[in-house]
Amino acid sequence: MNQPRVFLVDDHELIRTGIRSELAGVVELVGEADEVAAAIDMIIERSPDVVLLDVHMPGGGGVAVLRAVGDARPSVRFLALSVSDAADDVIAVIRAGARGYVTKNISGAELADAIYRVAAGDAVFSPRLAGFVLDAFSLEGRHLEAGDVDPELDQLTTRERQVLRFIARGYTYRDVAVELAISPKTVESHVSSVLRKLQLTNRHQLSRWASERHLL
Amino acid sequence: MNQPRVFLVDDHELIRTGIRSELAGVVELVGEADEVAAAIDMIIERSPDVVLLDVHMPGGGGVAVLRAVGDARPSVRFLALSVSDAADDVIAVIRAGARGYVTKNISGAELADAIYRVAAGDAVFSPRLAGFVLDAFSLEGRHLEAGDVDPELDQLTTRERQVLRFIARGYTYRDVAVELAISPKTVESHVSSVLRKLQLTNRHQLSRWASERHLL
DNA sequence: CACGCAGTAGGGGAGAACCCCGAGAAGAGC
DNA sequence: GCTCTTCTCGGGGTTCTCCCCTACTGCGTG
Repeated sequence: MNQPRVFLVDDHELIRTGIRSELAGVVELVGEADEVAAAIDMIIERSPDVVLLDVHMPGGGGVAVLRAVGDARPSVRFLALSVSDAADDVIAVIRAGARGYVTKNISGAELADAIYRVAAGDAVFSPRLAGFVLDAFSLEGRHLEAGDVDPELDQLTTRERQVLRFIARGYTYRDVAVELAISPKTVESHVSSVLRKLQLTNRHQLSRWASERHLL
Repeated sequence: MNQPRVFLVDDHELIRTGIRSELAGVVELVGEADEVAAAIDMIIERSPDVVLLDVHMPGGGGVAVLRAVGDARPSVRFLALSVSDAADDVIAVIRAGARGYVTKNISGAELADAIYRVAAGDAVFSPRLAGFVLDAFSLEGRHLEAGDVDPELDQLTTRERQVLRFIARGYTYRDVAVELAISPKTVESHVSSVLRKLQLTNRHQLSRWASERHLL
């Protein structure tokens, strides 16, 4: 294969410089961006093979780029690059469509290898991440807010949503009360509100409602 | 790294021979099995680093091996090997705990590379598979292998199964009684039997049990 | 025929669920 | 300051769940 055409998105100048020099001569760097909006425009314009994408950026982060470009240029593959190995971050970008996720402590050679693999269609994960990404998958994807707006869910207050999750899992009022360190009566109160707002009549319907929305 | 210790499970003699010669000198082959039960025993006994596991085998398939060994030897990593690239197969083994999945048309060198990567903790997928595995993840995989014979479900009488379905949908005893034209007390009676036989304690667990088996 | 099993049904009770009502504290907004 | 929402908590009551127990009927098997 020829050198893959790579686009680099990161808001840290230093990191871009480091990556640029590590990858010099190994891949074809077709552009860089240091913020979300510019990244989206340039990626769509240049259609690189692989986008090296920082996860944490002002203006929506890497997920925003993935969403925007994914529709316009589905052939562009994304390799998420992050200092974080937090499960939520990883899962969020994977769900948004990234084909790989590596942390920034990998070597230049490993990064190059990862880019070639992603360009070839492989999925690439750092060893430490592979485990829980697949675990999360095998357990069944936990939900991710990240954007989608649910008018019904939005009616609920934060506390009500917390209570809802326990109830939908089959916890009794008493269990939830212990879990949240409040009175069972308060739990009851929240559940009543939830049932009323969602126009449901009992906890079984609530369980179904929640599981349809993948809140469990 | 030293050569990883590899165990090979496949019911086709020809394929085992092929793999054996391809991997000779590259990895340390510590054993082989051609059927599920033997595979489970030998893997647990020998604790290899990586198990090369055929997906389609009589006696439960690779998933049965994954399940049985996963509990006893959680450190053993599995690389699923299959002629099939059907989404259901792939997803089933991933959910059962496999750390990788490659099809049998890969080269010996690629297979060796995949084994080393899995041994190191990486997740490995054939290019063609990486896409939809991650797609399934991002959409949220909700596939189940077809339920063949279910010993737990078999314990239940016809009537108990009828009642179970209503209860799992959130019907009250009274509702079910009306539906089946019997007394609520009889419904209660059946539910008690079901809970006892399945060793569950309440209707919520029953709902989960039923939905896992697609009885709704 | 005796026995076990599936299906039917009821009594009684402890605890959970769900409903009505009211009410105080804390914070956000006009 | 006043209001509105959220979160908190209680009393009191009805219904539902789940458990214990007993008991009758019909049906197939040894």
